[in-house]
Amino acid sequence: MTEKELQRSKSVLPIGTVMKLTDLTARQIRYYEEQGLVIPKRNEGNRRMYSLNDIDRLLEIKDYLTDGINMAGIKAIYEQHEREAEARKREMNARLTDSDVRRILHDEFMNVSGLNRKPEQGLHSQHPFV
Amino acid sequence: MTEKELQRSKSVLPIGTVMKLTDLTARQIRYYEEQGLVIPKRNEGNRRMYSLNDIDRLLEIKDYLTDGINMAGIKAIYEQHEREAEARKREMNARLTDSDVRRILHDEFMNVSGLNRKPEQGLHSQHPFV
DNA sequence: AAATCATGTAAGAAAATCTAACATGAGATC
DNA sequence: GATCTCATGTTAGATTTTCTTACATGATTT
Repeated sequence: MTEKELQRSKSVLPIGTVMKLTDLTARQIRYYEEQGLVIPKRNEGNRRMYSLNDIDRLLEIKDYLTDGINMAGIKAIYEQHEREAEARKREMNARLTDSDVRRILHDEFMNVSGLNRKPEQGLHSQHPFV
Repeated sequence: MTEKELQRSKSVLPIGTVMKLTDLTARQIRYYEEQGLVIPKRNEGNRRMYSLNDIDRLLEIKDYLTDGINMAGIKAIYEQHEREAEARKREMNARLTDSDVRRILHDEFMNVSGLNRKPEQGLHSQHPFV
């Protein structure tokens, strides 16, 4: 996962922020969750915490609804997405050589462990999203 | 301002999230605010709301403190930053031709108004950070 | 020794969020 | 046209988060 992807998938936004960013009501956001469309992480106090990816998906849902598509339709669309993603993944795996895999795993490791952190100005600035 | 910059300056994070992201206590974060180093926006309910830029600055402050620099020193550093930024801005203005300015203003307008929004898949996806 | 700095801690109030339940208007279905 | 279902609104009471203010404290500075 790239740095940017990690950032986008980090659950940092409470529902109040999500409401403003998406212009949805709390009721709507929770209902879409109930329908299995956007399942946020929870913090220690059981409050929902959303990522930027979650925001994107909520906005997509909004648009689909505007287009007259109902919950069932939207669910179907996302299931389709997932099937496609799964297929791509299998295809990838089939194509990758062993050395490719080693290189990728190495890159992942360097990222996740933060060992490749490069100082910006002197020593200052480690980004928490990385 | 670019899309990315807008995103980074949008105040969307409550102090609890900032605590986790920076590994600072609420007391520390509020104290740095008291010292004029990071002044978050407030929401309607008077809760502090932070941007990604705020996070970066808090992490910088952490590093400066680790380096043994005290509040006064850090303040001085940021005042220096501001003076330099101001100088660059003046320099820019001096160099820009009228047509440059017109082009830049045009770009800004297109960005802020969101008129350049390009649909991703069909009509779906307007990003709130843009 | 006294003052200052950076942070901890506690108390009480206000705001945000949670779950659960009932309400409702618009369409679909019988 | 009565009934159902869907997507959302609303309310209530509990819990969590955040706020401000104040006092406490160990480490430096004066």
